[in-house]
Amino acid sequence: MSARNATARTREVRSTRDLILDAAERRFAERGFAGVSVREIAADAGLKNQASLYHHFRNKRALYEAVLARGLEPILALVAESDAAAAQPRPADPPHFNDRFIDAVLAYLAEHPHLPRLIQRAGLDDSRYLKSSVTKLVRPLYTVGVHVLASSGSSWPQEEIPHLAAGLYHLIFGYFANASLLESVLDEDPRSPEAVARQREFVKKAVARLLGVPGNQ
Amino acid sequence: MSARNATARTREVRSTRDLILDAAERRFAERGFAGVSVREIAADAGLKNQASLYHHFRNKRALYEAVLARGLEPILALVAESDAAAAQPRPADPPHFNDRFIDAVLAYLAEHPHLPRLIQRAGLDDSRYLKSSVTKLVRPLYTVGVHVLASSGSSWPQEEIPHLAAGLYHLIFGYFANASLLESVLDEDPRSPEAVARQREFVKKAVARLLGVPGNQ
Amino acid sequence: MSARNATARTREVRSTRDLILDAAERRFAERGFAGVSVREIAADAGLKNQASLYHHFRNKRALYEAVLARGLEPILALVAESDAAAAQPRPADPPHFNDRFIDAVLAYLAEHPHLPRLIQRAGLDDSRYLKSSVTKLVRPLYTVGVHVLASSGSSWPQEEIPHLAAGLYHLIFGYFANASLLESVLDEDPRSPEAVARQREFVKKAVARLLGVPGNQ
Amino acid sequence: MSARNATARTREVRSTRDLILDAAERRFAERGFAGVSVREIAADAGLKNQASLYHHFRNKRALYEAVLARGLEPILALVAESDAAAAQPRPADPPHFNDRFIDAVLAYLAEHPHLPRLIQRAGLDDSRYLKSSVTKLVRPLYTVGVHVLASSGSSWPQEEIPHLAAGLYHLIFGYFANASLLESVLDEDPRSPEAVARQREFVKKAVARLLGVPGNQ
DNA sequence: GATGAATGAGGATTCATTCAT
DNA sequence: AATGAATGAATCCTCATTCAT
Repeated sequence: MSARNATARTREVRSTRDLILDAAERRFAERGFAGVSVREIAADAGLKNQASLYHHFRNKRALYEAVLARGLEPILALVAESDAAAAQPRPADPPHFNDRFIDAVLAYLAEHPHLPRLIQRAGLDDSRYLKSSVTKLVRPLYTVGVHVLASSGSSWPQEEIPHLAAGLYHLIFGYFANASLLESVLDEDPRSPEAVARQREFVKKAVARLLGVPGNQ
Repeated sequence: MSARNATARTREVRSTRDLILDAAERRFAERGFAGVSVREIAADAGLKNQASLYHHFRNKRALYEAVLARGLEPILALVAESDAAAAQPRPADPPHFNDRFIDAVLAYLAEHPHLPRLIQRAGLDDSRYLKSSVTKLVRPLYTVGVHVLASSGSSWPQEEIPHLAAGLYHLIFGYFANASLLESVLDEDPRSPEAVARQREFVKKAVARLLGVPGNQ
Repeated sequence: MSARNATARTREVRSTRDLILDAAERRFAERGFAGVSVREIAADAGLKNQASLYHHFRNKRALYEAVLARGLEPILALVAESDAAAAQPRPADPPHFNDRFIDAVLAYLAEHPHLPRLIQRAGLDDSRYLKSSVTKLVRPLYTVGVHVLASSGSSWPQEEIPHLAAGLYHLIFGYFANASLLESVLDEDPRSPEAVARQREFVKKAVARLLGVPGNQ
Repeated sequence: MSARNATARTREVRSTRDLILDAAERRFAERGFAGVSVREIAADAGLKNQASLYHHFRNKRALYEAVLARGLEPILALVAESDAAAAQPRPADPPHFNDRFIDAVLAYLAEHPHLPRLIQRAGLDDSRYLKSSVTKLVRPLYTVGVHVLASSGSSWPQEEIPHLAAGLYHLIFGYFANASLLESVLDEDPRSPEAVARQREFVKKAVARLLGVPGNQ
């Protein structure tokens, strides 16, 4: 599915609406809602004029929300998939499942570098103006995530599951979201295949340790 | 030191310069560099006119950097302290040291709720315009952090230490940075004393597991 | 004729063109030429798109002129009728004629509340852009009015007839044109049947006094 | 007073604020609130930039209200003066008083040609947006006017006094408000000294007839 | 140190209009 | 006859910044 989408985005003829969404996703991820001008997005989308953009989106905010919704959807799908997998009664599976899930998520994030930053930014914006839409989109992600963890048989007490969920989220998304900051401090590009591979291994081990699966650390 | 600072901010008569920095810190943390206007900061600082602000800071960017420097300094001090402690040859200490460090950092972050968001935002902004100053400020923090980890005797391979450092950073700062997002998804305020206490316990356990200290998981 | 028109507007199936004219009349009367957007009119007329409007009217100005022409026509007819009646050699008629004319005009204006405002606005707009068309429409109205007055046998000197004509016009049309202002200052709606009836009596008496018809005041 | 004001407007050094008000009065009178752009007013006021205008008025609407308030004030003063004069117990005075009042008002309106149109327009705008402020300004004018008429000893029944007040208002202001329309239909400029003088005579006679003063018709 | 005023550039959004379908 | 899409120009207003006082 992510593959199909990626293909769609690069090869097929994209509608004006999608061109705008693509441009907006890039820009919003780079500089946030307030840091991007509609003019900029329109130009980036190949429009000759900002006015055309308003034919497809009521205003800047509606565009932002559409970008967010489109960006979050595949991630939510991955989490939901993982949730379904966890529901299968295969006692020997969990470690594998975790690894498979981590592989899938990291691969997707590495392929869509804007996304984690977009989401991170959305989480930071507490202006009532934007938060409501962000919340609406993030809540299902959180709910499913907690469900997966609660049924993962880890040794964490019930009350700390939300903290664990948030922690794992930050562990996984933070790396990509702050990639450009890391790059300026590290000696290499954190988005390089090697660095991503290393991060994948690191996350797997870290998750294994955190979920307390014995014999996998 | 953090206590002295807090006192300074609440009890003493603050200079105009500090009033501006306070206002700017609040605003920048809430809405980012681009989302805040100089007018807004000036008004929030009690100035009748934006022009006065330019008497204290060359321009908006200089103000932003000053806010960042002032905000990061105490955190850098905490890490340096921890580094110094780790340098002491007391083999029995590590677990204690970790816990003490975590207590100190979480306490400081909980007391300065704007700070993690300010830093998170700074990390996201990759506009060449702002990044140089952010990098300058973050690099020492990172260097010391890696140093502490490298000398902590954990079982992680040398090459994964940067990933571990980044991971711990995200684990710890992410919780506070995304507090408002978490709140909208949780049932309680993540900044409440109870939630913070729970997070403290969670982080301690998580760090213990991640650093692979035997007997503490 | 006015009755037939009113019927036409309410009962018959209206053509798209008429729906547009209706909507435009309402809007232009309410907020003037500059205050109304083509989009607004199109939407009010039930069109899904502004482009459709341009199928019926060359541009906004042509639409405005059509609205004006359609609105003024019945009034011009009333005045012409009155002119014809005055031409009849019946010495005993004038007072009656006046009253009948006033009744007809007030009835029509009360039934078409937008009209007086539309005309009033058109008179105020001295932009060369619009004036030519307004003038073209108003001139016959004025000519006939002056003719009626000149042949009414009043005691006004020839040179003051234009002032009298303008005065009567303002007296009669002003009440309806400024109805919404009057309402905000009076205690009742000037368009209510009672208020209109009172205005009718007032105008009759006032005209009688102004035209100096003895015994009718 | 009106003379002093006129002098002030032409000879003295006007503050930027006044220059803006002057320009806005002209423009708003000519083309109404919606028909005038802030840019236009700023340019007409000699500003290099629209931004400067916003230093003096919060927004376009606030500017409009200020223009209206400034324009209505002297007229209100004239009416109030007349009210005070009417209160004097001089039974033989009424005709004189009327004439003097009419002279004063017509002189003022002839000197400030924008004003009647500005007011006329304001009365037509029933957008809730603007009406509240217009009403606030017009109400005292109306109240005093009715008071003057009620104590003028005319033969009109109490209930028709408001109609009479409105009628006189339209008679007097309408001439100047619609001057440009009249001009396009007449053979001369209604604002020429001769035309104004004729209108003055006409209004005096008309008012005398309407108020039913015997021996003056 | 502080402030009122000014300004060029740019912000989001709407305008009237055209064109292909 | 109607509409979706596009667009150049204009809308109101805010931006960061400067300067004289």
